[in-house]
Amino acid sequence: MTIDLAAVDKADERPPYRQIAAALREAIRRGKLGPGDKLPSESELVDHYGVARMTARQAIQDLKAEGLVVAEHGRGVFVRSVPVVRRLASERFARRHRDRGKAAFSMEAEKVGYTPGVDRLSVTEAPATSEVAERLGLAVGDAVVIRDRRYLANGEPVETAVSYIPADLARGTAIVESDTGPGGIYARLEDAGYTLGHFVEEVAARMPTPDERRALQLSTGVPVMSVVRTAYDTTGRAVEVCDTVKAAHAYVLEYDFPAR
Amino acid sequence: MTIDLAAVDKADERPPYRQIAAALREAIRRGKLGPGDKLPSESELVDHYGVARMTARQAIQDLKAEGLVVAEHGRGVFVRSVPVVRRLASERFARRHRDRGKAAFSMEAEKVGYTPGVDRLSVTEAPATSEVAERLGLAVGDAVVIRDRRYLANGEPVETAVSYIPADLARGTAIVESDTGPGGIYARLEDAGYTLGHFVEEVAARMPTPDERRALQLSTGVPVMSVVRTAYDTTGRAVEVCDTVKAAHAYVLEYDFPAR
DNA sequence: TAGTGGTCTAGACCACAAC
DNA sequence: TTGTGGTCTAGACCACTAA
Repeated sequence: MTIDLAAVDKADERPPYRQIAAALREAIRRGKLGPGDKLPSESELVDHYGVARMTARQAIQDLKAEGLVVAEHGRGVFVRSVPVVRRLASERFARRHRDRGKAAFSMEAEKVGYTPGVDRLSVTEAPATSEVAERLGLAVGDAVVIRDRRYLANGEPVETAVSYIPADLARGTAIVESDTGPGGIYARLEDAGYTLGHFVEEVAARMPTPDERRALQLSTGVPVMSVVRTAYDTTGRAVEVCDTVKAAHAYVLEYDFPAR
Repeated sequence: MTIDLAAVDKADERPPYRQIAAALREAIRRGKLGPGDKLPSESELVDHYGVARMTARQAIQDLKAEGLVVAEHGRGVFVRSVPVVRRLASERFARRHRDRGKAAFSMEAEKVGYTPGVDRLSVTEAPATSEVAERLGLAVGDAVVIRDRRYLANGEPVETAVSYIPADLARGTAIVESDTGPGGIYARLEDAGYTLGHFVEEVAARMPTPDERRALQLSTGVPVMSVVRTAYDTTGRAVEVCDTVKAAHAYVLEYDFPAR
């Protein structure tokens, strides 16, 4: 290995595995190991530091949990590539884009040069859960139409989204069809006479559940952002709740708001 | 242990440690183990499943990385308590609050019944980095005043914040003092004639660096939210950049924006 | 086939918490 | 003192990747 890694220091109060992790972290920080570069293999670390393999593995485990590196079975451990950042302006739900037939996700993706895609689409009707009912101003158990789908950028899954629309608003419109038509759900709601007034987004971050890790093909150490958006019409009625889970490394959310 | 955990199934294609992790996860999901409850100890898992201790530990490692449980040395492993959620409205920078002498953080904290606090405050002057210079519309190396502090809720650190203000705006004002006075930095900027027009926030999520883990006293499996806010005056000039790192489990950010 | 990471065993000693 | 998790050793076999 070309990078120089000091030996384990017995005077150092940190346990050996942390010292090894720190040395690797430092090599990455200094650029001696750049994005995509391969770390020393476990056996190389064992030889270099004179530790057991489990000790070397634990150092690498630390870096994985930090999201700094990713392991590829049979190939090695690699410095995570710098993610391509995508910016989602608060402008993304602008009516003028709907008028041009663009849904929010397609617009964003194309703006940064990705090919957008959707799969695993399902449309069902079910009773509202308490969380959804509260946001929509319904009673628990009232019927809602549920649109569940996964968004792709260049074929890679980056976001899952579940929309809940009061069934009485959605029935008889293209909202219950697979293809909602140009401009998506929001355009159909406006067609039906519910002019959109404003949106509220609640943003949180956490580690993914195993299901979410599978759906978004996330490696260890990548958190998700949960964004729950409620859409209101100009009368203040909530007309849609959209619960999205995004692979955090693929997103930067941007919000612009006035000083009042 | 009172909870029932099935034995490891050799027919199951998942490795034993994942089966054990899944059984514990399921017990938590079903409420057999509630927030704050103690998981079976490592030796209990070893006895129950007939595996080596490292195998039981790996199962627990999975749950820690998920943020589901936290280990306490010498006491046991516990289901993470449900975090108290705090909502930060887009309203938080409303002028009427500044007029009443409240800074944004104090307002939020008090609204949800926390005692706010600030520590590790430092005020320095230094050349702007490229990231800060770009957002402030300065040249790299132009002088900026840097206010670095850590916010506490009930004595627990929940957020670090670093503000950058063009030095020519800050010099001679209370912005360079430890105590910026009622209403904080934004009130002083308005005193100096820079009426605030709007804010832009960029929100991202990732795993913390070791430094951030220390500063926010984060246990493993807790991501951070990075929020970079740029404040503009009514002429469109950027007057401050504030780079915050928040413990993700303590925050839900709320944004309200119009459909345009 | 050789090298890599993934999983596992059966021990060991240590630091910390609680009784 | 007992039980807990934290760290470590020195092996083993397996699955995956690439030559």
